[in-house]
Amino acid sequence: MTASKLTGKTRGRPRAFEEDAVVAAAMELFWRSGYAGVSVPELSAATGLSSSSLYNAYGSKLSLFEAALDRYLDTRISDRMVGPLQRGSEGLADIDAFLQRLATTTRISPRRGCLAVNTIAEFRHAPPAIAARTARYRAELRDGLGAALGRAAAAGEIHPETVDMRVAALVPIVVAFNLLVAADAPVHEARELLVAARAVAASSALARSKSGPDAKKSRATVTAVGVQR
Amino acid sequence: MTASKLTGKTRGRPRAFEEDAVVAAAMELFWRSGYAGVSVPELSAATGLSSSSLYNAYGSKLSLFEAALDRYLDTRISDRMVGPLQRGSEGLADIDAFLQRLATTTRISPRRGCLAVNTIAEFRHAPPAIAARTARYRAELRDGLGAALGRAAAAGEIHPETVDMRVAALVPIVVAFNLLVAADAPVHEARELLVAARAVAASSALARSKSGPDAKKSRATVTAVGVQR
DNA sequence: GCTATTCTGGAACGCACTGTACAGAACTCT
DNA sequence: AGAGTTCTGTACAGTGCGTTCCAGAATAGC
Repeated sequence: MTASKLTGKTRGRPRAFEEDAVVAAAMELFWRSGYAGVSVPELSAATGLSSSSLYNAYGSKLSLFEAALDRYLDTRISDRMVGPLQRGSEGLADIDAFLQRLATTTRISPRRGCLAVNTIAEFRHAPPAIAARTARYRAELRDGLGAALGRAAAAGEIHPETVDMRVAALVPIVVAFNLLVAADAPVHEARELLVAARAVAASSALARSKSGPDAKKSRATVTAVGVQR
Repeated sequence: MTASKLTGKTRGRPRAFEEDAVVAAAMELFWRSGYAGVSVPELSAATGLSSSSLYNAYGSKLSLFEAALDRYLDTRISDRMVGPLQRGSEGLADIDAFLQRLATTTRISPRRGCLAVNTIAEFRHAPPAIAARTARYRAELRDGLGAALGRAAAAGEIHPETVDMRVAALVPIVVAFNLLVAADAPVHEARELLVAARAVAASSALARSKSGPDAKKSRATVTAVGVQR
């Protein structure tokens, strides 16, 4: 880890590998098998580097994992998944497109799910460097969904006061979906979860002061749950 | 594993421990730290038995884990959590009580979540003996929620044709809730998930042929997601 | 050129893990 | 009582892990 970060010229023997390719290979491995499921010899074989070169460059297996997770968040989450959610011009239609993108992940084999969600599941009590990155994942997801639902509210598709609650409920549902995909759960189970997500995003019965046959009971439950802590 | 299962008298030296207490201790350990997070020496210390006695009685660490998981499913899931769901006499009120029971788990420290859900998360590709038990967990949860929602439909609280879909969506939400609790997620995040669960269970906007401002779009998304596979 | 610095691969280290061999203890049968 | 069987603890085997040591190779500055 003593080498240059980005500067072109440094003293000493130059590296014989492209950092990007190494991190990309590590990302694929960790994505498929988890952090504990990948050994250093496996990383060596996949990157073509000896373990000492890996340790010289990254310091530890965990640091390399952090780099791989960063790369995943940058390329897969920020750019591909939540980017369109942020930069979209519609409301619920953007949510639908997002759910479509999620649904696509059930078709690739092996079912690797989402590296960020896999990490949440694998690390029960994650070290701070890891917890910060899974928190970033949830924050980006929350912001993206919030932006799209905010547009939906502005367009009159949903009630503005329900946006926050919908977002807070949607994030864990997306997490659960990815978890189910990674666990090779039956496809229909994962699909039903997307249906539930759509309902949570768009259902008018979630309107706060809307009257309905169950509006009173629903609010009572919310309050009761809140009392629990 | 050569000893008696339940018969009182056998030949040879009798066991100097109560099997129930050993499995109970193992269950607590696995619940708190996961399967990989508990070593055989730790099991020895907690049970008071030497590793050879443990191996003589259970054959392997995994077999002992299976016994602990069985005990967990019997006592915690079947009896405590889904039992009232099955044997309840009301509809949505039983669902509410179930969600209340779930919410209670956020108050005990350390946050161990649910052993069955932790197992789903820990074993990406579980051995058959484990997968069968996590499948049993989901099946019991599904049946219990189905029974309660069936009563709710019979009482006119929800539309009968929506029961299956609600159940299918609720199971993963409950899984996600337990996962969040075990991961020490912020309490409000877990709580919002219970609110979403309540909405999925009771919301009239999920009625299949109910008209509303978003009914058409919602059905379109369901169809589109279904096309994905 | 020489020196300082850095990267590289192979080998080895220290550690923790699951699982086993063995000898003795404790019991039930005959 | 003796034989047969089963449980118990100690000690250890065998494996795989993450990490480091080390000698040599490849560069930049002087």
